[in-house]
Amino acid sequence: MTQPAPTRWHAIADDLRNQISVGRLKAGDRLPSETQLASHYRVSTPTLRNALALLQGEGLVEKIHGSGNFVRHPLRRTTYVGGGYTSSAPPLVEEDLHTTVHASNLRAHGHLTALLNVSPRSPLMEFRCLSHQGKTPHSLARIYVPRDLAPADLPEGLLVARLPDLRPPLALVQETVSARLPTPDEATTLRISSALAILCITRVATDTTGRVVEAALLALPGDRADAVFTTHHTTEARKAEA
Amino acid sequence: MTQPAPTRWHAIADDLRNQISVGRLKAGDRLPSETQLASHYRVSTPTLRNALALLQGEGLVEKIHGSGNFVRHPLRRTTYVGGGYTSSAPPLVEEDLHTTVHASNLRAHGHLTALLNVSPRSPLMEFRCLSHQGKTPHSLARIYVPRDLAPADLPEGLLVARLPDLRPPLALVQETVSARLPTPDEATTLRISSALAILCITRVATDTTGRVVEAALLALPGDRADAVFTTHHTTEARKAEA
DNA sequence: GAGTGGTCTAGACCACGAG
DNA sequence: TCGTGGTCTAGACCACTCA
Repeated sequence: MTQPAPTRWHAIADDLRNQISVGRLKAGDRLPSETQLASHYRVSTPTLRNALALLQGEGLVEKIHGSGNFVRHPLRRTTYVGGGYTSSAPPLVEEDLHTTVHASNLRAHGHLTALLNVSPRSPLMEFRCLSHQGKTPHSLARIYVPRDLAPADLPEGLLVARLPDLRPPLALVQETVSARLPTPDEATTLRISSALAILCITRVATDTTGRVVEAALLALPGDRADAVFTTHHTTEARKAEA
Repeated sequence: MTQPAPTRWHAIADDLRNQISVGRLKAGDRLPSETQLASHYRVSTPTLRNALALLQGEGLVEKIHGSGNFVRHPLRRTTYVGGGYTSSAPPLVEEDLHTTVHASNLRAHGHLTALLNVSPRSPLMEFRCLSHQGKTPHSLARIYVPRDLAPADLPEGLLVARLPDLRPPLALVQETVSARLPTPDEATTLRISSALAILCITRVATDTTGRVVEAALLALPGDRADAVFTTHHTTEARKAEA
């Protein structure tokens, strides 16, 4: 499909990738140190690091500073289902994905005021949700809700739980999807290379009165997540578009 | 928002970015050569190239081998509107974005058979659509249609036109969105750095009989395109999900 | 403190683009 | 041909992890 890549490090990456797929390097294994690998392949360290960077970008290798390069446990691809979600279903339909939610109060500023259509400095509640698959971080969501719509009894701080069912009846969900590289702090909290593309979903949910009840910023690493949007076209809907 | 980045090349990138936004470097300008810039900032060439790589990833700079680094003309962000489209509207709602369509015949293989739900080697028509904004390539779409659904009079070869209205009544449009880095040939045809994330949309459209009438693979560079999906939640729809 | 990755250097050599 | 970017080297120095 793609023509043969001519660079040294592509060849090295191919070799390592092959060793992983064949099983000579198993999930969880530590690779030899970069200096060892470099001398083994007769290249300099920067060249070897390029090869590793490629594998990182593919999600096959996880680099841990001071400790080594490790073969990643294969990550199941999870699918984010668009179109909002009903009361009990979490945004990511995944069973063994447990989520750590950190709730905190803040005031609207900058981008958020426009998203939520509120005035600056109006009180909000932020839910910072980091979901894990096993021990490795999987995805990051930041959900903002006007304070008066958040459950009053919810304490600030860390809660290990599913996001509570705080969904009022929704009328309209608009999701803006874009692809970009992670910000430095996303890269570190998700423990991904900064060269891995992430799928960035901004979801704005509006209730029947037209009020924005939620804005969510989701960061889904591209090597482990897709999003699916399904649209049913009825004849009435087609007419309405015209 | 993001804490100050400590590396040398981040600082250099910040400086250059600033010069661009301030207007000291204007769109179309050629930057000084990498060696000149390197000596100006008192860093080595690889370090400087990191800085440029970052700007490339942001779509601010275009590198042309053998000729130099250029400040990109600012690209308007275009939005892909999800949910399929009605007869006359192109997938990208953009006026001055003109599209070159290359039609060709081929037979289903691999991935495509599953997407279109057809048997292997069944005849298909491929529309390879490359849209340009001015002189620079903007996005790439590959659309596959079962041969018998394509207009019979359509010749193979290059057509500079909008995609013809060949939409049968659609019942269901499913769009799978993912983020990844471009394949080498995507990077070259779109003239983007291979470090720029692209938004990859796989759209499968089904007609009222359940037959797949179209599969489209869209590659939208992350620095210039978003996708928007809107879902109207009626009470019936919510009931249906349960 | 030993070993790991992270960053950076100074310079070599090759490949491409334009005159 | 000349100037440009593309790749690579050999090695220095710093920062982090873990025993």
